[in-house]
Amino acid sequence: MDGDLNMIKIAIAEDNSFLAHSLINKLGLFDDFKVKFHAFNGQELIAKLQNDSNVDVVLMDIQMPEMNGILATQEISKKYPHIKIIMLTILDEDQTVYEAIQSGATGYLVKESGPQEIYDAIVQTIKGGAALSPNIALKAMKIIQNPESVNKERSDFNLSERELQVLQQLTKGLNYKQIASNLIISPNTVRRHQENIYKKLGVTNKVEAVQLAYKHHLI
Amino acid sequence: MDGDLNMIKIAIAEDNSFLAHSLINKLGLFDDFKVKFHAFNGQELIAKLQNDSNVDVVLMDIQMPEMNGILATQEISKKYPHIKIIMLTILDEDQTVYEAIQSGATGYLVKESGPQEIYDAIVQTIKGGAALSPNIALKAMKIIQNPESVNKERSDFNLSERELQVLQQLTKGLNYKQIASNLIISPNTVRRHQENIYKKLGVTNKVEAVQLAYKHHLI
DNA sequence: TGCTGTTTTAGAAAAAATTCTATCTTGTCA
DNA sequence: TGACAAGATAGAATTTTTTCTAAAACAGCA
Repeated sequence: MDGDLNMIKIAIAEDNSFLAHSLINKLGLFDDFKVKFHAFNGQELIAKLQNDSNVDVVLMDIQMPEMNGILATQEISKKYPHIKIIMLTILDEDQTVYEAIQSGATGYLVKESGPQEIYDAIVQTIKGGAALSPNIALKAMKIIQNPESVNKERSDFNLSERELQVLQQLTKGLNYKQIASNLIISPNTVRRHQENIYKKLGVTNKVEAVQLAYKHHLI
Repeated sequence: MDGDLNMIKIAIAEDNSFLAHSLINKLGLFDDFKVKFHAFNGQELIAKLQNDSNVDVVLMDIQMPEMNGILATQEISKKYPHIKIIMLTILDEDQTVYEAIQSGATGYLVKESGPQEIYDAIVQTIKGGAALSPNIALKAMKIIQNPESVNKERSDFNLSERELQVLQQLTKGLNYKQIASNLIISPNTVRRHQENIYKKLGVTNKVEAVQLAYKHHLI
């Protein structure tokens, strides 16, 4: 049994076992929390989530071996959008804060946070809010005030002219027959182009392709 | 004399005198605070600061006659950069949050905040941090994730809670099996939800649904 | 001229998406 | 308490998507 259905189910990713245990102890003070499992890095966390994704909140360290917290957050927030991820780290550089937010984190706490702060953060997050430590909140606001302060990536993925045309039509929600008719080529050709686009973008379906297209300003 | 040099000097801008007094009472609970003055609108606040700008923090309402809190913040943060401004308002629309941050506010609290929250916010702000209520923090993060979202119109299409959850997962490019596993419901149910979502949104495929979701800021 | 990359076309199989029709449970509200 | 909406579940038919293998036409370039 998982215990009380109303309990908030938590997973932890933290490579330092001392800090992990200290964190688990802090969480243990609150009887509406249940720590389902703990992983020593992003890779391990994702493996464990594959077995059991019935988790409400992940408390995520950033600096970890194998796979860091940013990459893990990227993957988890994409694969399990229902899981809220709260960063719990000593890192507070602008770039890191920005990347964490971009990767899909719902909150960002510094490690000095006490039990009550962590408790509040988790509860607020579950209730549909977000929790930011004061100095992180300040950085977030500065990023909003001046987005250029953090440099944004850009890549073209070596898409050919024709592939870009097809991609543009894909973003409109057209199917391959409609695109074929629009570009005056055969449906088979459209499908081939789609395949090549998927390969170049590293995706496996339309929605992801369209998403990436917007993200990297390909269209 | 201004009293103890270590006291935090506060000014208040709030047009509703009942709320203003209630706020002053809340602040009175803490003996390291000193409310220097209170103004009924931005204009009056600026006039009073002209006489005496020896203020640490301004607690600023947004909706006020004569000059609203956004404009006042713009002017004050420019003229008196040493003064920290914390918004204290019932408004929590994306656009307003965005404008407040842009105007130079250091914090943003919703009016339900209790005495302790306000105390913490002020202290954290003085210590060089920022304080955001959880739902404001969430909005701030969404603005960072998708700055274009700010000036977008909004409609809700009468989607149910569950349908919004499914839609959110759709935007990640997940297929119905993955969504079923994430939400712990059967794939058939996911397909049914998708059908209803499509009907409500007036679309016929994923890409269009996701596009509309972003356009109308449903997720 | 041979090489390379783009664009084009096809066939086929498997997986997923889309559109139906129907039930059943649960919680809410008048 | 009965009606109503939301949520959950199934089965079935059809279309689309995705992945694969294979190959021809064409352009630019070394």
